[in-house]
Amino acid sequence: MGRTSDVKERLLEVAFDLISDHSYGSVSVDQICLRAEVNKGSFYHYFPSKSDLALAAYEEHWREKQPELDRIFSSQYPPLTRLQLWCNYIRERQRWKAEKFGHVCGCPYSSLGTELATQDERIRAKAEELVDRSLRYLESTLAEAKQQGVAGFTDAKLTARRIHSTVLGILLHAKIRNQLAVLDDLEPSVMNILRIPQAA
Amino acid sequence: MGRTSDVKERLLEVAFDLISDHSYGSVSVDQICLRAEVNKGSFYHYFPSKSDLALAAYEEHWREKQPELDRIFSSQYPPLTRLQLWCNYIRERQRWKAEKFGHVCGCPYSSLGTELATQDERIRAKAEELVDRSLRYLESTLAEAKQQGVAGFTDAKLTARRIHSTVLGILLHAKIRNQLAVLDDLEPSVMNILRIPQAA
DNA sequence: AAAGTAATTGACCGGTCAGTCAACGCATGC
DNA sequence: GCATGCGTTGACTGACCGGTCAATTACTTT
Repeated sequence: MGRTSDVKERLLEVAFDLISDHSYGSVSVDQICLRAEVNKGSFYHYFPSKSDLALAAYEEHWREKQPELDRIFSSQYPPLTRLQLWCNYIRERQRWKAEKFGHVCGCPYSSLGTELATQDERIRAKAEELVDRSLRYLESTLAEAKQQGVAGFTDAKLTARRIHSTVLGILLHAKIRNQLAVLDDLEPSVMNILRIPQAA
Repeated sequence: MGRTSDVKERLLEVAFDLISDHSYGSVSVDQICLRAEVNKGSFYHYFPSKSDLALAAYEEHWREKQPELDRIFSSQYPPLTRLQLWCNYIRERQRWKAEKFGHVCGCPYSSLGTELATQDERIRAKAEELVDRSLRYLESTLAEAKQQGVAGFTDAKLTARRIHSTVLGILLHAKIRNQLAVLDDLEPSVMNILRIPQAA
């Protein structure tokens, strides 16, 4: 056995940060290596290409985020509470990222996805997969909500997709306008789709 | 006076096509020049930089598209009909582009916007502006709809933004999944937000 | 037809891109 | 205590990047 190191982990983290802060195309392998304090040779020791790194970095990011989502969508909470927690989570996370990076970043998966959907089939497929994983939380939450009769919809899967589209659309808006305030309508929009009357 | 030519127009058209088909970062000035059959020197005779060309190309694209939108949102039609026409227009346009380019392209303005929102302030602002122009059609349509009492909402501006976000979100989904079928839910989603019962 | 000006050309620039490679540590297993 | 093999190094490659420029061409005006 040779030595071990955290080079791979550093590359994954730096790559995700830089790409979601800027864009895939505008971030170079050199920049990633510089920030991660890794030699270029080492980079290509761990990853066969830049796109392979991006793939791994985004998968890793999901892996780290998943426990948080499991907590938010815990069966401990009533379905509607989960949705509210989720909306707040997104808002807080965007606020945190905006502070860290100096601008609203939107959904990293769909940003990467839109940029490369027509360029790199593997990355498109990965973005689709990551986006679908969030969708699954929504689907099961809405299935439960329907069973409990707490909302005014019939097709849980369809409604989950609509909520998901709306949330992605609002995040997109927030990024393009660079305004966190756009996210204030996240929860009301979701509740509106579900026909849940809102408090003032 | 010296000579005149259509070099500028060719560059604008080719640039819009290539960038919306692929992405800003993955399209080079050389590629644009090659496709437009223009020498690189000529390019920089007409545009001071690549981003200036993108700016001009997207503005020009709107200029060409606007008459179509004016027709769709014509006062000749009842408000709800305008929205239906709009949804169909988006779907047909995406279908046409998908045939032309070989994959679903989504909304060009928000694609460029998300890619460069955190990179290039001028392009971010232009994307915001272009997106806002569509929003204006929605706002006035909904204001009229409200006045006629044909839909179940109170705040026309807010509802316009929600519809807009939803539509952008669905387009985003369609692009990431590379599935035109996603767009079938465009009109139902909009009508759902407006509380208009749908025919089967 | 000459003057003046806008359009065009394509070679050229320095820098950066993703990716390569042969040589070199260094911790471990034996 | 040395051989094994992973981890590391950084100079290097050739293509390509956005952008420049001085010389040339072609058209309009007078």
